[in-house]
Amino acid sequence: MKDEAKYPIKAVSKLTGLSQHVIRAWEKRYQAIQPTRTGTNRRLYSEEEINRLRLLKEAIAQGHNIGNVANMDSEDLKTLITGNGSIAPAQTQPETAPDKPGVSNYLDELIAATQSLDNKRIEHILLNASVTLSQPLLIDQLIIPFQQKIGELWQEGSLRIFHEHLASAVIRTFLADLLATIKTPSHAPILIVTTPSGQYHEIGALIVALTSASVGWQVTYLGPNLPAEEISAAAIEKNARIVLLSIVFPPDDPHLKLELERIRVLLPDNISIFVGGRASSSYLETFKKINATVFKDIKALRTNLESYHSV
Amino acid sequence: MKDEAKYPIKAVSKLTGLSQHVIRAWEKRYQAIQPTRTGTNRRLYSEEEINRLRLLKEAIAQGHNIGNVANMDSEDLKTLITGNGSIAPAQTQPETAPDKPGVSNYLDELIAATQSLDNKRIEHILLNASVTLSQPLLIDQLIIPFQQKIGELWQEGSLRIFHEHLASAVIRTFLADLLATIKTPSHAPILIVTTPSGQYHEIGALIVALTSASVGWQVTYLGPNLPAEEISAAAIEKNARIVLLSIVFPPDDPHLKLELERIRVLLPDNISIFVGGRASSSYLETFKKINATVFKDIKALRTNLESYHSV
DNA sequence: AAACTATTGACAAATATTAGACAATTGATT
DNA sequence: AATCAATTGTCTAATATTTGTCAATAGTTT
Repeated sequence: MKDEAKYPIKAVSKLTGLSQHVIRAWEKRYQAIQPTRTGTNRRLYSEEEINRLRLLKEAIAQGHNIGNVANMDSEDLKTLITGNGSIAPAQTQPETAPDKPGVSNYLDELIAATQSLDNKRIEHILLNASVTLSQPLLIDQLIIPFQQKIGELWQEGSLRIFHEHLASAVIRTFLADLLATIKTPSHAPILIVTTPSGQYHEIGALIVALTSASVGWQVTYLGPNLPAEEISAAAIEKNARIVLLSIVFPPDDPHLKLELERIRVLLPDNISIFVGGRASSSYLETFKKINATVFKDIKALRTNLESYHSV
Repeated sequence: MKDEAKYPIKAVSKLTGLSQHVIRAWEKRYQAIQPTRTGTNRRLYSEEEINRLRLLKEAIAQGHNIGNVANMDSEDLKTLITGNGSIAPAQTQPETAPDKPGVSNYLDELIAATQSLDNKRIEHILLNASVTLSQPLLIDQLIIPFQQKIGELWQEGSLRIFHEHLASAVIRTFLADLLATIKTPSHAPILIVTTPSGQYHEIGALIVALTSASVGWQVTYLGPNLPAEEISAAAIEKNARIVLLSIVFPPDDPHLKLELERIRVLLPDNISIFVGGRASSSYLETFKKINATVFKDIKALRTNLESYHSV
């Protein structure tokens, strides 16, 4: 019963953006489509065929050769096209080292527990603190200073690397737990948190994830060290509004710059990129180039995210 | 079934971010991949090969040289870069324990949740499973198979790296939580869990940590990637009886061998070294040299640890 | 008649392929 | 330090294939 409306080649050309020549060539050379003909040999295309031509055009745009794809059935073509691509350069380790006063009572206890390698106690203290303090306070005044303090103590030799590892492991789990307990309305806009390839600093990412979730975003946390293609593919698949990257340490890494640019290219325009962390001036340039929203600290992130809602 | 879509080099270049030159060079020089050819000698790549190229790129970005990694099988490559291997080898016909009914249900749900990037749901399912199943069952029958399944699906192209990252992040936190909830008598002997320098496989380490804790040891989990000096210093400071190392990936790494030997040297004789994971035969030699107790799977670890009590 | 369309053959621009060369690193040896 | 060799990404040149485009010719529609 399909009262199949049929289109002459001129219309098809306009609809698909392919030249008439090309359309004929594909038919002749590869039998990519087989339009019916009028009694007088004029081609008539069905909508299905037009769609198929669109698919083929898209496949070509993605780097395929007509010769190879012209004969695939349309279903396969679709999956071929929707599959996403990827890349991946990367680099190595980072470091942090700003300083900020403001120490709470918990801090000393945390340090002490760290010194005695008492993970249970660290957990316990953090748990206690989390019920005593508001979340912003907890993060700004305890977690971040805790990390900094450990860094300092390590530098001056009173703590060792394994102390830092232990503390980091606990903090990370603690933050991940906090993140998991936050309920977000299912209709909330989606935000993806990760760190670019080569960036292993997970705690920073967790902190921004937590912050985002607490101001009403639906956060998908992907963990650290993800190549550009993976980040953008995930964002697209999740239909995210924002990709939030935590870049915590400043080694002037050319790989990272390329990664960032790559992310921008692979991402649709309607997905914003947020970047946080202490950015070296050279990064700032790249941030600008990829039109990223940069936030200096957690407070800035909060206000940024909140104002973003209105958009 | 296998709907083998093939990609020409241009598409592959776009997808991987590698230049066509490099792709050809890797093929020519190392046979890193072996694309099929069209009748006219054009290269055609399978998704699997594309994935492999992505892995190679990532491995390089992490500091490896092509020459060394180009011939590794993809499975090893993956654990190399993601740092997520499972303890149980995916290898030959595992004497698949009678799958508890319901377990496979959980597994399917977990995969589905992973596919839709639904971290909350993964958490929820794991939590559910953890109250339904005994802990050994949970680990042997669900967590490890889950990881393996993700690996398989990734290899055949139905999952991507970001899926794996997401799942790993959730699993890791979940395991860490389990570990934290285990109460151990304060007089219990102390055991340190970590992975040697260069080994990022945290999940394997967490699994063995959890297992150890559940058979009555007091576990100090130090996180992954710790240099020999740090491991031994921590063990000494904590007065540990055992240092338990998770070594999951097989690339024949000379650096790792040296690290292991150094740990042995730096450690007092009364502290034992336990090693678990997929050990290549070359490692076995080193294990013997440092007098390490090797366990093949979690079950073996349990029995080993239990029998150790009597000593 | 004017505007479209179809067919064919030919061409040129893009793209790929191979082989070889080059330069920048890296590591080891001297 | 200096040097030699291996590694590896990048380039070029010559050749081959693929594919978009066009012109010429002829038939159809309005």
